[in-house]
Amino acid sequence: MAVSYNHRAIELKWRKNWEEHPVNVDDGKKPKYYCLDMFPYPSGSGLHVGHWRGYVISDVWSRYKMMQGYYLIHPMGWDAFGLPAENYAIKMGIHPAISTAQNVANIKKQINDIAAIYDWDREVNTTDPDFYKWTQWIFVKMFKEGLAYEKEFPINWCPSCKTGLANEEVVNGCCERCGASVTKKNLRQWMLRITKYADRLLNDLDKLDWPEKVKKMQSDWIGKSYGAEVEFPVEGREEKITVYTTRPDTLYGATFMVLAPEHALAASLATEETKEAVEKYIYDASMKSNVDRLQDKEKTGVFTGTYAVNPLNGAKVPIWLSDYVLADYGTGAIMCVPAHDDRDFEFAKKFDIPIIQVIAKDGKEIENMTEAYTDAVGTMINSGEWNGMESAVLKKEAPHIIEERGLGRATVNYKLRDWVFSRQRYWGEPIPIIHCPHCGNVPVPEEELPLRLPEVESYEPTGTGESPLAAIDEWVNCKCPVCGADAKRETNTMPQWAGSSWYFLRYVDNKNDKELVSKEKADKYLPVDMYIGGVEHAVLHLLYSRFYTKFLYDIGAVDFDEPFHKLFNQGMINGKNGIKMSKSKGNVVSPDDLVRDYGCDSLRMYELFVGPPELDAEWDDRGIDGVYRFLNRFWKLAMDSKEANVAETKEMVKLRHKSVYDITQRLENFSLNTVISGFMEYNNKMTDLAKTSGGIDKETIETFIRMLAPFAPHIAEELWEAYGHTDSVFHTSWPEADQEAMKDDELEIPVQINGKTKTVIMVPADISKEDAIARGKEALGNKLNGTIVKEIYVPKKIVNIVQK
RNA sequence: GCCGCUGUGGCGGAAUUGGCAGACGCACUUGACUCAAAAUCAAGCGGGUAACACCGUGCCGGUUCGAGUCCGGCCAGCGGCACCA
Repeated sequence: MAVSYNHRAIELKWRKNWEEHPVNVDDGKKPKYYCLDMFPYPSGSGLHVGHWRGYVISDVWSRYKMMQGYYLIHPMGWDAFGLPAENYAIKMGIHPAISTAQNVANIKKQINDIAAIYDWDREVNTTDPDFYKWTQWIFVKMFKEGLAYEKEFPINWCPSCKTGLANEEVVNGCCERCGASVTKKNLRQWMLRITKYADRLLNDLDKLDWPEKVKKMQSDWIGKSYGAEVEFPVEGREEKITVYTTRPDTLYGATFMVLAPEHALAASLATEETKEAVEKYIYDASMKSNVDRLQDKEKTGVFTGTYAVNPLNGAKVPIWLSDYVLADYGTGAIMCVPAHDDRDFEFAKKFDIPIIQVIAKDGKEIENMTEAYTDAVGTMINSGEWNGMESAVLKKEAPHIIEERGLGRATVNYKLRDWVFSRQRYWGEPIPIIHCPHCGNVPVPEEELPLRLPEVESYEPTGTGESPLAAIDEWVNCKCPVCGADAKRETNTMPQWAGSSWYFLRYVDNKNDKELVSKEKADKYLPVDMYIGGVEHAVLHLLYSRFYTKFLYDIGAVDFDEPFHKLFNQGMINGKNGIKMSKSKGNVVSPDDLVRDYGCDSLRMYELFVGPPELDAEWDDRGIDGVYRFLNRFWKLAMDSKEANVAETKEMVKLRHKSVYDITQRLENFSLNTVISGFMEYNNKMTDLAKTSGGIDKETIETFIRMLAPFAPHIAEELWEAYGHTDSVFHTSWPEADQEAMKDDELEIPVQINGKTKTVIMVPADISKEDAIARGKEALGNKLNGTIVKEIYVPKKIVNIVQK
């Protein structure tokens, strides 16, 4: 392809220039704008065009904000703990710190090709002891506040990664990282009490300018429900079984009860006759993996032989065990109302248990019920003193009625569980806790942090639930900081999410060795105004970060309790036919060749032009020719116009203001693909004007250059300089449109008959309704051949004549 | 199963929120320049017709002077949750 502007020379020149004369400077007077990218894991395979997209979006937005007069916080760093580096270490024997440093250097080079204005003085790396000192510090604070605690229970265990996992890391019963089927393993774990923040995490979603989709995912994940715990006495025994229900209104319809096989009372409820079957069922359930349990569509269960008593009406209800009841939600036991719950209905049908309808559907009782009636809509029937009430009303009142009568209590439940926080792997932050035989768990004193990750001979996970750190005696054995007795260090490490839960705070004060972040800098630069990244972290990183920020707020470390004011999720870029880019598929498109052949400016613009930024897009190399041609055409127009040096005309002024108005609006709407098409459109219009006038006036071209600058910074600087400016184009402001100047005197109006366009007319912008209709009718001429029923004129939009 | 999003030319996608459907670009066709090609420039490019008419935004129906846009009912694709009582 012939080159009419030399992108290589221009881009080199300006890259060097910006290094010597940074364009984003804090003069202490400008307001700040913090635009954050989700920081990458420095993988060995480098960046592809999909990674570019997010960084281009954030850079364009940042530069736009800079031109609006903000001082930018636009940092970049590395989320460098994690399994790939560790697995590489196991295979090659190279310390993760070394391979990670190499990858960082590599990716940094690639990121520099984007020409984003990252402030590398702010760079952070989660594996840097000066950084993870504060990751550990936060943990110690949480421990002191009772938010970090130890617990032994069956956790999610990935047999392939040989480590425990958080709930959020289990996807369809499989490990989020490697896809292996997750099993249960009884392990002593460090937990974070995120559930204590459930309500705040839920309620504060309202404060956030985030995509509704992400807010919904978080609120579903937190899963708050209102209901009641009801106590069912066990017939012939002292014990009572407490169930949790969201539908206490249907209590009269409870015809059986089901306990999770793991329920504490499960085995003891068996009778002589059922003992064998019950024990077998409990054993079988314990052997099932998550995946098995999910895949068993058919309900299974066993009758214990024992009955409970419905506390409301004294009815005898058989107690069953079944694995469709989860041990760790609610009370691990439920009352079953087959008439009004799908699962209970299925179970009752299979085991031939009576079904009693207590809510009338369409005012009557259903004969031969074939499916449960699950809506809380209708009048209560078969429900003693509740008969005749509306179920929707009763649903809300029943918990309080039950509480008043001493049968149970109104209660809320959450799906959110506490966060399993320890990993049995090497490459993570050591958990700064010392186990003392006398004092119990003692945190490493804050002044001794960071607790450095020691060198180790084998990175291989042991698979027993012990971290490789456990093998280093000289590290494990230590003295209790409280009593001085021989003690042992905690050998588990933190999950990768630990560092990423707060890294954005550190950017603004990354060299502070006294505080996580100084009050002064936090006040000045935080929180994040715009956060840009993929949607895959909706319930992981984004939930954890909110939790951490709220905790830091509570202990006074920061004075805001939400980290990210606005969130934007960019779509993925896929290969041909929407197939995800991956090394194994061989469809990865590297930005490097495209930068070489077309230049950074063209690639930046094409990354945006490829489609709406929030949607996934299919990459097609050929499309980049379009933006490349556009840049060349504009280059030529600008250079020719400079030569021609024509005076501005009314048309040019109008076009200038229209383009500013239009492009600014599209940009504000984050419709970046249409910003690019807008540039092309207005360039075409200017070219048309230039055909008659010989060029375009200086101010219009310069306005266009200023708007182009955030998108194609190099060519913009070069043209800006060519137009005689000695200062950077980024030190000018984003242009503003004068609405008066862009008004048209005459408008083209479509003229319709019965809503179908027949012709168009040119009319004065301020034409009266009567005149517009008269002009329209005149233009239609003999096409008007019926009886006119109605005449419509929508100012500046349309003339429509309705005829029969 | 439940919740959410999406469906427009050969392709990527526009449409100021109810007002000329297909902007902008890719691909393609033709022409100019060239010995030739590339690049560039000019013209064309939903179906249909000689030209009009007419038909066209996943499908069926509705509201409206007017529907890609609103309402009701389907279908397909993608994403989230997945026995949470």
